Amino acid sequence: MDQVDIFKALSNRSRMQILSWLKDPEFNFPEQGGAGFEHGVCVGQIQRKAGLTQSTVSEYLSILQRAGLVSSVRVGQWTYYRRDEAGIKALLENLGTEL
Amino acid sequence: MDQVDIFKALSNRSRMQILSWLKDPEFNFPEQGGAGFEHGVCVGQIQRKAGLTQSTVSEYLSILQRAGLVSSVRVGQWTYYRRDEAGIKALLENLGTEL
DNA sequence: AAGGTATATCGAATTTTCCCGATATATCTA
DNA sequence: TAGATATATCGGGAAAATTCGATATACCTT
Repeated sequence: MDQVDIFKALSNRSRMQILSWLKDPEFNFPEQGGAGFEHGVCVGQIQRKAGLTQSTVSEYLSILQRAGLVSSVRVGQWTYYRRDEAGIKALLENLGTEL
Repeated sequence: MDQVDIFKALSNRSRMQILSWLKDPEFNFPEQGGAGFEHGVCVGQIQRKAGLTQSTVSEYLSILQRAGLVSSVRVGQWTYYRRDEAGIKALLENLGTEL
């Protein structure tokens, strides 16, 4: 994934919010409580919080994923997304030297 | 300047190149030699190297400037641009904590 | 003052992004 | 197997970004 495309992924308020919310899933997605947070947060929760349509959020999550900023796991009918901390760290280190 | 807008400024190959070229003006803009590099590199030099029109480069430089990534000085009929290392450092530190 | 050079701004055509609704796919449950 | 739920993908309209050529502005030289 190219640096420029990573910046494109980050060039959107909603996507930045999602990335930020995922730093503290327990706090930002209390509704999911019962299901636990081991795998991350499911799309529906993020969709409700973001106030965008399901299709938009699904697309945004896949943009973040292609940029290496989040990862996903399918568990039953749910897809859980979480931050890819290694990918984010790698990005920051890259920026530190290349920017 | 908002984080998202800074990412937008960086979401373009040409603007990223310009920012990168300005890390080593002597090497990347040898044509400017005679005039010296104390103030940075003038728009025309960047324009020729980027292979874009004058108006496009002028606009791109102002986008980078609004994002706090470069600064400019007018000297006679020339405007010299250089990296705003303080602004870039501030951005990196912000990212380190906020991203 | 007049003409030349460097940069900025304006207006527009094209491409890309944003975000939606509709539909497809996968899985779960009865 | 049929229906319900969760997510992904498709197609498109509106908005923003890209990039240009033309023009305006600023400054320098003679």
